[in-house]
Amino acid sequence: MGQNLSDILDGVAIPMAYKLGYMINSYREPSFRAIEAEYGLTRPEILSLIFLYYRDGISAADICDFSGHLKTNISRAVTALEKKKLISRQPHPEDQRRQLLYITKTGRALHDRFMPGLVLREHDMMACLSPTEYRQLEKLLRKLCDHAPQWNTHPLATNLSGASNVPKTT
Amino acid sequence: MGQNLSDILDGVAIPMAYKLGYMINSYREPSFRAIEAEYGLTRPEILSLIFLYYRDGISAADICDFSGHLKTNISRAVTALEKKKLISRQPHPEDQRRQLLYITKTGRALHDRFMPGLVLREHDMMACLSPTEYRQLEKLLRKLCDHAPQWNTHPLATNLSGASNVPKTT
DNA sequence: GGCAATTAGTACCATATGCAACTAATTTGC
DNA sequence: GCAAATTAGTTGCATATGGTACTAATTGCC
Repeated sequence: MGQNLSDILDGVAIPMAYKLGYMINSYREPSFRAIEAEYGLTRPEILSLIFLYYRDGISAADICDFSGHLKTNISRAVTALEKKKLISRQPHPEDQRRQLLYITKTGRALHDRFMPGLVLREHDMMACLSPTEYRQLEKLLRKLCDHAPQWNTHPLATNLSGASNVPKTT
Repeated sequence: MGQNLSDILDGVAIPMAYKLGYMINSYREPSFRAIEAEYGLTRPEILSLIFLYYRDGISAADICDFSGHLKTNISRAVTALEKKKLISRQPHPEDQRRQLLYITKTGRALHDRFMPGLVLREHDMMACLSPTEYRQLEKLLRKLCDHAPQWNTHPLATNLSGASNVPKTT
């Protein structure tokens, strides 16, 4: 490679976004691609499974909010997960539009197979931080996440027209 | 939405990766989609332009390393950018396989149109942090990035086979 | 010096994704 | 109480992307 990574890391006009992106992609892409390949799941499927593991009985729209994926992808993911018997769908008692999603035993078992690898990898990623630094980072990230709704609704500014809203997440 | 976001933020087994992902996606997805729509560029094209703006004369492989995108996508991006007269390609004097990439005036002009929006948005994202917190975060992120090569080459662990390596970045 | 292994870049194919349009149910405003 | 607007979810289409296989040039190794 002709250049030094740290040079680029700092030279760029959006250094924080770039470093954040670099970190999360280094973590996420190889891991998720491996899971996709190993278990035949798509990314929205993996995420839906992760969220349902923690919060049974949420709706597809909730997963959209938590994960930031577009609703069409979550819709397809949910359909596919049901077909694979990894989740089940129940009509919402009060709102006929909505469906409540429940992870099945099979779904939990699958989650338990790929999650340990992700956890281990997160440990590896954080291994270079001291306990104090880890807590600092945790606090900072929480603060940033808490405030995200405040800037995330802004349009992109300058001469870009209003931007669509919700992103894509781990 | 049926649940509280912060609950999920903390409930998940990979809380740091999740928060990192949540942040960067909240930042990146709306902005980049707006740029894609407004200027007819793909994501690898945008990134290639950003890198070349800072470092003229690098190769497609360099962009892969910096951005983490797969080489097939960068290859396509570079071809497309040349066709649009946003960059030019020169054969490397010593290595016939390699091509040196240079951003054109038109390319710089285009970059200057979309980058201010990204910068502004990064400011918005960081606005909730005090100067001290900002410096803390900067330091932590730099440390994490510096150490990324050390864990990023590991396979995914547990029962997942060795994972492909390089990720995707802002 | 020459053959195997690596590296830069490209081409092809299958698929995941983004977007717009749509249905159906619910909420809002008057 | 009803029309308009919003919301949940789905479908179809166009395209961006990931993966594999390939060519060509270079490097490493004996």
